[in-house]
Amino acid sequence: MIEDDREMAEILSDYLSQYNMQVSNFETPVLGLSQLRLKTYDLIILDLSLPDIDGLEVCRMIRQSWDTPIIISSARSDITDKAACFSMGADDYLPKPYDTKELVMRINAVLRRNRSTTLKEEPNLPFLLDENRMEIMLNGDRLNLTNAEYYILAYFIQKSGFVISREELLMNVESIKYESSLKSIDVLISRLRQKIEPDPKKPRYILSIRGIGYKLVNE
Amino acid sequence: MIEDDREMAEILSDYLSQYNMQVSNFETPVLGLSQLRLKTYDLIILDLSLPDIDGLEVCRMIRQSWDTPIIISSARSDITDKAACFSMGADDYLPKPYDTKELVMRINAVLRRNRSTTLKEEPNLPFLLDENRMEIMLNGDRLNLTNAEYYILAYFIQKSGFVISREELLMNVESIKYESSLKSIDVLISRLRQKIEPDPKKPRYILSIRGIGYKLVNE
DNA sequence: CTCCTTTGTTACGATTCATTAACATTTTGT
DNA sequence: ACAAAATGTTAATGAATCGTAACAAAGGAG
Repeated sequence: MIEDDREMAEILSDYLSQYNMQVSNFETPVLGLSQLRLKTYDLIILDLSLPDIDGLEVCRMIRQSWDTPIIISSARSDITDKAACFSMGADDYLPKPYDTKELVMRINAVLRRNRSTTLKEEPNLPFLLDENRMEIMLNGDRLNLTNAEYYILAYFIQKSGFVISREELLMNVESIKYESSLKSIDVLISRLRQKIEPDPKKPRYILSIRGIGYKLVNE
Repeated sequence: MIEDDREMAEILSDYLSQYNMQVSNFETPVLGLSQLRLKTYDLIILDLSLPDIDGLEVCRMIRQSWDTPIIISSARSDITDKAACFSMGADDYLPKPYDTKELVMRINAVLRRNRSTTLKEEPNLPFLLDENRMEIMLNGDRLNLTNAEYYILAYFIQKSGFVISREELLMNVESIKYESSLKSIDVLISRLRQKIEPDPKKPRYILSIRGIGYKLVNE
């Protein structure tokens, strides 16, 4: 983050850390740019209202040497600004004041868009996971999944072969509330099986592991 | 374990030691953190209701430098706490009061998930134990075992060559009730032999040690 | 606001499999 | 060789777990 308002930076850092995002703030573009040479970052949040130098110019300079995604945050709200940001290579634009929640959403959206490794395919697995499109193919056919179903299956694909407990699913699957009962996992699994199993009564892909949870077979 | 209630710590340590888990308790985060620099631990049980400092902050500090799994135990039961724990990098969350048995299960679950070394293979042993998949291979074939059979054989493999008493099995094998009679071990061993022994009448792998229990040969 | 989709909950039947008891077999000590 | 003790095996039982239908609640689109 490049933000000259120290208090603002503090607030945002704390908030983002709740979402497993680690933030380092640099109060001037010069500090930020020199740090970029030392370390690789996933994303840059750039405040436009900087002293000394024009924020847009900073954006251009970053973009010349790195393709780290950039989200520009700005107090000026005129349209030309917005267009200028994109033309300077920014990935998103967020006029101040904004809700921190909004920022998190934008960050996730930008990261998802820029994810380089689009497809995940395991040998011996008939599933193909496309995280950018949030789609899963089974033997070439696109599955029509709900949000929760998608996240569960995506998690299974990434951990295929591993036994996954219900608790682990609750913890790792967005779009399932923590406080949901473990039983609702069973129901979600059941619905998922209806969509992916040739014979849902005799699951081939998602097996139950009694007393623990489930696993996606791969062999 | 980082727990300021000395009596509580004592009880838990004793209980966990029954399961072959060795616990060192530190009554303040400072003590705990400094100890982490000296010794490597398999898992950290962190009590949130600590004096002086916020438990969640301790969690974050640990996570900054180590990736030792953390189970947070807390008397506060509000939901936000739970979510906050996970965002601070905790691996599991256990609201007080909890059953000690429950704690053991959680510990095992967390360790299973974080296990990096998937396969366990001993020289001279025809068994291959895959704890993440909860599978055991015998000479390349996957054994089709029930829960109890799996846990027993897994335990034998890890202690191959050693004589294991029935009591020890009762203590260490999840999915066998502690209050069960020792005789049920015999039945499980019998069924296990049907599945793994070329000639169940003349066991090659699991030998009975009269008056004590069994052992898995390795030579 | 209403309608529709998705997610969560509950309840109950189906299934799994550990446990027990009963009997068979083996081992050990004398 | 014999009795006694320990272990092996089998079948029946029942408690725990799983699957899912039916309903309820929540969320989103129009």
